[in-house]
Amino acid sequence: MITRAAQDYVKTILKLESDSVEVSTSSLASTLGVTPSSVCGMLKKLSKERMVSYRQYRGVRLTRKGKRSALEVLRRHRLIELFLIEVLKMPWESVHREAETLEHVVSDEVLARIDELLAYPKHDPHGSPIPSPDGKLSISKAIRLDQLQVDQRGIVCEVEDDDSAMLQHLQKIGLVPGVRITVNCVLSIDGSRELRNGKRVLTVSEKVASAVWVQIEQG
Amino acid sequence: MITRAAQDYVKTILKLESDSVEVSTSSLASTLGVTPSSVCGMLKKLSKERMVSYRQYRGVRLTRKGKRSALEVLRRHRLIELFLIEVLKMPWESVHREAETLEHVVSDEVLARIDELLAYPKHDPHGSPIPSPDGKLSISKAIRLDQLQVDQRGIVCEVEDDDSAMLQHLQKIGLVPGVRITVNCVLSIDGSRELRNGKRVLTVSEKVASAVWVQIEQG
DNA sequence: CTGATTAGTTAGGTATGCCTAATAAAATAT
DNA sequence: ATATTTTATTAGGCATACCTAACTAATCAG
Repeated sequence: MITRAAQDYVKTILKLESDSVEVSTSSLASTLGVTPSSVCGMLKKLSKERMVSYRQYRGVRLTRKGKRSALEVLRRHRLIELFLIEVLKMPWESVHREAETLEHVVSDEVLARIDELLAYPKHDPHGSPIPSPDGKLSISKAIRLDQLQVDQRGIVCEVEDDDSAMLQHLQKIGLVPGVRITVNCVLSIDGSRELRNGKRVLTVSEKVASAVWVQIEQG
Repeated sequence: MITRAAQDYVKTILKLESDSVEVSTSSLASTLGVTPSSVCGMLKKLSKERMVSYRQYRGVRLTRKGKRSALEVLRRHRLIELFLIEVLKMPWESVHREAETLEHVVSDEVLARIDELLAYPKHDPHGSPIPSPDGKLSISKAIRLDQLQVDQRGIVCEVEDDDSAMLQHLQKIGLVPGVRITVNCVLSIDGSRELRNGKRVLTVSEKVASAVWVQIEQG
């Protein structure tokens, strides 16, 4: 059986793989909050178990087996997040941390019951797609809000779930999945944006904009 | 912070303390499924942290601090069991094992939500009292079914929760909390009992009878 | 009351997964 | 092309919590 720590590693590798092809030791280290030497040791172990293909000094990528494991953890994470909000009425911004723990310990049976209770949902509360039980993940064609051009319109479909303070802020300013926004202008000084949501106008920093994903709408 | 293994130890000591005054190394070992030497090592650690008072070759008992910890774990265990049955509709006999894991990882906040969702219950699905948040446990004056005399009447109030096969059997024969039964007779050959529940008559072995607790009814 | 049996303890070892410090490889700048 | 900086790896440790094997204390039988 794959250990808890190993699950965290493959999950993180999956997440980082989207950005660059091979994932570096140091990026893993900083994301996981451990030292590079710890990562190095774990990568060897994962490599021996054929979860990753690892070239020294070059970084890692997941094997098919590793990806399956990672997607399973991701599925658990997102289902549990949704469950915590929908059933236990926990606040939006705090469920990520809870799910980080529970994803490793909830049994398959409990997870199946949660899935059933939530009527087999396709998206978690932050708008991220939930991988299917057989490890399929619908990839959205969304772009990050900081890449939306002036006068373009989009619907917020997903927000980064791993920064509780950010989530709290996003909820406060109303930038949550389902909201339709248009870019009024981009300030060249600091990269911040003025957005329009119906009659409401709000300004967000570049950092905030890059934590939000939108689907472009024509019009 | 008290570790997961330590929580299991204090919980088990609490459970065994009811039967004998001081708990022996070997009884702990067999209940926990580890070797006596492992227990010995852990008892030293627990003793250093003032969770138990430990006299070598004599056994342990919980200190007030240890008892508080144990009751907290017990509270978590029983609340989670009830939650799994009531909300997730899991089968009666399988929730114990799930709860054994979850009791150590669910956060205080999640537990509070569960408590709220269940409307602050006083008893778990096996009829055992749930300790209050401040560590008070209502002790029932129940006796074990194998100590109920012929023609005495009792109401099943609690069943042992740690043997899944036993639970399955009890449910099948209808010996669950709330049921009223009378002892028809005791067979001296094997200690088995014939019980009456309304018009229905059933026979249970001594072993089964000793897993069931009843409250005596006059009449 | 002593010898055998049972129960409890110590010593030494395993695996996981993290750490720091030292070293080596790769990338970058001059 | 080489020196410097950055990144990655090895070596050696630590804590938890378990194990087996060897030994010792307590108890029981005669």
